[in-house]
Amino acid sequence: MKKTRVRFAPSPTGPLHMGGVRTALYNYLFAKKRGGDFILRIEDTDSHRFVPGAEEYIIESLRWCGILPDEGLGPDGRLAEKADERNPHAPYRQSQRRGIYRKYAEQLVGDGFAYYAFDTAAELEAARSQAEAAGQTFIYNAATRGALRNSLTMSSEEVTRLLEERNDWTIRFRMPSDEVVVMEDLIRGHIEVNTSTLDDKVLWKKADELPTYHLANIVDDHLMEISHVIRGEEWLPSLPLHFLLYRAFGWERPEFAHLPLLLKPVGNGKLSKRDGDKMGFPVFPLKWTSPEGEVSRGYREDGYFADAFVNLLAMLGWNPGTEQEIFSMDELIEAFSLEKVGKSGAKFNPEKAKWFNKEYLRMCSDEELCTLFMPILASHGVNAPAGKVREIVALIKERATFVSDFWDIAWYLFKAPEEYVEKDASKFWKKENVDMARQALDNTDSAQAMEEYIRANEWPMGKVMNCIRLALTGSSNGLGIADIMRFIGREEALLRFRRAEERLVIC
RNA sequence: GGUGGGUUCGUAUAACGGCUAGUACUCAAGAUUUUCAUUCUUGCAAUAGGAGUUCGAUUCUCCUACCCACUACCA
Repeated sequence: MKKTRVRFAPSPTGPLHMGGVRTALYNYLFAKKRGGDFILRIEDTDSHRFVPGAEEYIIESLRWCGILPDEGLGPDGRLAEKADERNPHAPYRQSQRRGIYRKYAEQLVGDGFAYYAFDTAAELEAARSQAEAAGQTFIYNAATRGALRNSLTMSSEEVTRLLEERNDWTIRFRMPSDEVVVMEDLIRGHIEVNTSTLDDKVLWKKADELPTYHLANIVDDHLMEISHVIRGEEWLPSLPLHFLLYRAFGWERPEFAHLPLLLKPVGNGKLSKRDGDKMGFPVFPLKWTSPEGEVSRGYREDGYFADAFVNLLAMLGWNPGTEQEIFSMDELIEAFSLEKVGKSGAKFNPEKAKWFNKEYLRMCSDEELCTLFMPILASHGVNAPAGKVREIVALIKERATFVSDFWDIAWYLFKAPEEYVEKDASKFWKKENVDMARQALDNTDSAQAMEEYIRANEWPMGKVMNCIRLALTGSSNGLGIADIMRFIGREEALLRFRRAEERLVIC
């Protein structure tokens, strides 16, 4: 059996969208499950849309997610440019492969599957608007190509002359006039399309000396011995063209699988950058600063664990058929199959995304969380011993979704409150409460003893404790008093209580 | 407009012709707790509509509706 080889082939036109990461992930899982290779290729045949930094961003995103290419990256972590044992098909950037495509395009012309076209952009535009005026749609195919300027309608002398003189001609695929293309998709099953609805796509442009996506894609997939093409649903409409291209070349074609789209959380349409801005969640794996200086947030910078991000992405459009939701990468590889990928678009749910991170945070050891929390503490000017931080982390991790929540949850363990929540103060800072709290605090030497003391006096536990909590934390929310006092110490607790007495007005 | 794809609780999904349509997130209520959070329990909530095939349809077929994608010398 042929070795499984899949590729992720993004365009460096901007930051990689989370939908793109999911496509890469499914490719990776599929390959790993079958002991195959996952290849990274950059499709940059449109120089006009090239965005500086986008390629590096794509590579860094995959690295962060742990979706590591078996092929395509050199030892320096950049896209491989020279062929070696690991990267036999280098270079993996199509702009650097430009020399190889023209002969394949010419081959199709020679075999009668393609032709030279000399129509200018203006001429095509005119034809389009003319058709539109007549209430029709202009399609460059068998129905119209006979009346247009191409090598099928012109003498060979004329063609040869124009090929020499002009530098804006193209090579177009000669779409069969009326044929039903029968296709199989691993996810969608049987699909049929009549070629009369399709157009003669441009395969190669003289102006850039470059192929378009369709040609470059098929040629490279063939040369790189790709066995399965797993890509987004937006490519489904060009599947017939690709089938026909493989046939014209006489090449064995790979299997195809078209993934459902990622949709916006509310309303209709596919997930876009705007939705993230509007609803307050990232749509990109990493923070991105565009060349114009516009900043987009990323899952990494928002505090998501890479494992959690991968996990939540995996569950968007795929499920294992069991009730398990938390998967490590290895478990995903083990469980993954294309048969279990759904057909319909998946609306992204930011709430569920947070839930995943919460679960992963709980699975982290106190040691790991301590390591992550230490620099945050330092940024607040706190220098606490690791042992103590580890204990604190153990206490608060159940209350957090992100490590970045830790400070907001437990800051009062490190410094005294500067102000008090007014609503809580008016509720609990009452004379009788304060009197009881002062006595409890002064007449005992530990939190436990204090609790017993309050109980022994039959005082209202809630009122007294919240009064103390207000003094210690500035509000009536937070950790248990015993825990707080254990970390800040009795002396500090007394100090904070005195300060509260000075600052707060009895209600 | 044309072509293709899609449609199970609000969301993600399960049920490869056969239990009372299951689970998770969200939300609500209750229990626990010195507060908050956690935890636990309970609850709300779906097969787009209509025909057909069948003993039996969420599942198969057809029609309608709605949604999405594509419709460039972009990918």
